[in-house]
Amino acid sequence: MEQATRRATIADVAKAAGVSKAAVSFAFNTPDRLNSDTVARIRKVATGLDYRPDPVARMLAQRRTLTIGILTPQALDVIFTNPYFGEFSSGVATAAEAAGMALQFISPLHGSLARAVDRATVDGIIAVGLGRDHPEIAHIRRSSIPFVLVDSTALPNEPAVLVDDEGGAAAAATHLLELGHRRFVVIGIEAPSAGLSADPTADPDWVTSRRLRGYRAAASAGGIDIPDDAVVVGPASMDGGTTALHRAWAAGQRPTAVLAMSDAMAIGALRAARELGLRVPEDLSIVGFDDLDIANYTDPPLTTVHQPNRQKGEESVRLVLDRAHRRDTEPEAPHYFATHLVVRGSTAFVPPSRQEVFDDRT
Amino acid sequence: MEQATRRATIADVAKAAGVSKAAVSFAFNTPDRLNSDTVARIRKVATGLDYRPDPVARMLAQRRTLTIGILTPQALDVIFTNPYFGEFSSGVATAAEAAGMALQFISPLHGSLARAVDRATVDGIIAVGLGRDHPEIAHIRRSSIPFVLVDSTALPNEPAVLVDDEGGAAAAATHLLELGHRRFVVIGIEAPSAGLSADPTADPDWVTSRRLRGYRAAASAGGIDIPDDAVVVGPASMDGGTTALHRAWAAGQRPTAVLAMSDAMAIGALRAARELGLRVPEDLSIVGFDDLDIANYTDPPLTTVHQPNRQKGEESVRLVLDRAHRRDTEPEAPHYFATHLVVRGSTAFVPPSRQEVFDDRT
DNA sequence: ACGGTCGCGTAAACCGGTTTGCTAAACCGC
DNA sequence: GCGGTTTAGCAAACCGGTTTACGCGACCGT
Repeated sequence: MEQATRRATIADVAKAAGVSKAAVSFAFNTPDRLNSDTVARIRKVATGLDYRPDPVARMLAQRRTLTIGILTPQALDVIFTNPYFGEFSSGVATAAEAAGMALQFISPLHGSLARAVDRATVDGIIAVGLGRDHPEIAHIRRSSIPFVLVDSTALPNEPAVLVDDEGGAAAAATHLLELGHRRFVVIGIEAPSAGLSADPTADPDWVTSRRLRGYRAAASAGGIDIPDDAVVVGPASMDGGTTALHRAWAAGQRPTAVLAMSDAMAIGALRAARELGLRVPEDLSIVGFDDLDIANYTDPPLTTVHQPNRQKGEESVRLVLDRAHRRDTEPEAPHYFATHLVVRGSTAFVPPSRQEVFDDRT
Repeated sequence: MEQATRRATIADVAKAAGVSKAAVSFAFNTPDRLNSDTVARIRKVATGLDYRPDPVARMLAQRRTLTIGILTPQALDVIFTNPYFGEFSSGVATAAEAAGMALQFISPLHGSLARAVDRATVDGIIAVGLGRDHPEIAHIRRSSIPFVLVDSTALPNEPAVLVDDEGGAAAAATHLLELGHRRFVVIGIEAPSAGLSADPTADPDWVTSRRLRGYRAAASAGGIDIPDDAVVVGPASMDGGTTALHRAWAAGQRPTAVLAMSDAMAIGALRAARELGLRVPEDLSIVGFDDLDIANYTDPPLTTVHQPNRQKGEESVRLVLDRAHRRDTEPEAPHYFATHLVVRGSTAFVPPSRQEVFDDRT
């Protein structure tokens, strides 16, 4: 009696029931292979011993984990408080649960994403926001696990889930132009790896680059230029948005409208506007991106670009499982989702008092 | 060449390097046991073969997974969009990463939490919001995995992380009483398992019961009664808060102040108030619970009860790892955190127009 | 020259399941 | 009564690592 109540193993059950290990295994996994009386007997003994098959041993033998991983280059503590990520993960969870798959999060371990990937016991990986220029990208792709990329095309041969960032951004800018706005500030999302000093649009595949292209395309179609110093970036959080708008204001920017690349940052900008004594939308229009649940609950409710956050998550699961089953490595075309503008209360006609002088030319 | 580029195993590396499997294992795990030249040679061969030890096999042999699980009775899709949970998980992630532990989420699989627990490959479980009356509680506790309970004492022998719910709730109610409020509506969190019809305070250990006790204690200390029909419950979401306040209003409740048991629901109540034409705080005061990051960003900023969400997560990790290392099953005293009221802009003196008649009596 | 210690590596057991032949008995039709 | 097919269950290999126990030659002191 020296060993403290060790958990019962399959061998214990087999011995107690007077059968072989194989029989016990069959009793649970392929009961048809056994006489139904025997199955019943084995099961009874098993529950009597409170036997529960060790999931790790099962994983090893079956060479599958029934788990999918969500990979992000950012640390989990920032990820979990990012509502965009929450809604995306919510979609992943829905589809994963339906497929009987567990969920694991993969994020840099002691600074190394590759190390985390090597440790991960998953059948497939959904990588979100993985920059094309991530330093460990080569190491990561070498792992033989099926990948799906979300919001990026960093691994050209893997399936990707994308949205029409440029189109959505263009719609947002067009909307503001139609309301008479001419002076914009853009609040972008800083690249995860790079410091504040680095150019956030260095990688043309990065979301900030894509959306900025959309804003500028629409603006220049309206004869307006969005200069580089009207673009500020920060982390994709409410605080990041507040700080960014304050910084732009302090640098002398006096926009009539703000184009924020995430709703979280737009909410932060809402606060900054309040702090600057500007009413939204009377003095300043703000439009976000993502159409989070919370965009409906701000005051005023947020005008924003809708993208199907949960649906992207569900589709990712579908793709990664599909990839895991039929292992043909032939590249697939990216899966695109449409975006569209949702007009709520945070945008309005440009205030007459702040109309541009050159607005009357032509 | 029939087998498609199978991943290299330890045996492959051993053969290629002309050593035994044990040597390869040592080269990575206990290099001191080998001649350093040999280590270097083995490592070179290994990287040449792009060898990466199979984490599952390693888990089996070492009998530990280097993973901790976060267990919730709710489905993950609702959990991931719950900001309270996000902040808590954020704390868990911080401490887990520091300890080199991965994170896995455990939630009901095809309706069964016990099944999910059995499948989970974790060294310890942090269970949050597990009701004392959960139908599978007996099955769950039988698993030999170390547990830590958060916001509940459903398993009396396991360590628990708690906050002073009653005290915080009392502080909120007292604050409102001091502002002259006499008519309240309480917005509570419905029990996860039970339907809408069930009594949300049936379990005295459930968070709604604890906080309600606090509200009522403070109220009755001020000579005020909070009747049962002034208590409405719903899911702990913004939408749940909106719906709940509308329902109370439709039932004839005309409060001057709302006590919401979560900030998410308070934000929803903020919206409901707007829809009812009530200004906050001029016409209606609202106080939340949790002090989420976002409570600073609402308009008006939310008066709420602070609890250390992230810190609770970090402490949980510490406890569960501690429990896993020294396996003495002796019960520990619960770890309590204090709560305190944070007064911001959503509460004010009761509007004179809506003052109670009996407010003048003595 | 000899027993003892040290340094380096190996063989084999082990972790706890699944799965692949294979055998022995029962059943079948004729 | 006999070949052929099922049925029921077993033994052993296997999944891919870790770890224990031991072998062996070199070195050491005497």
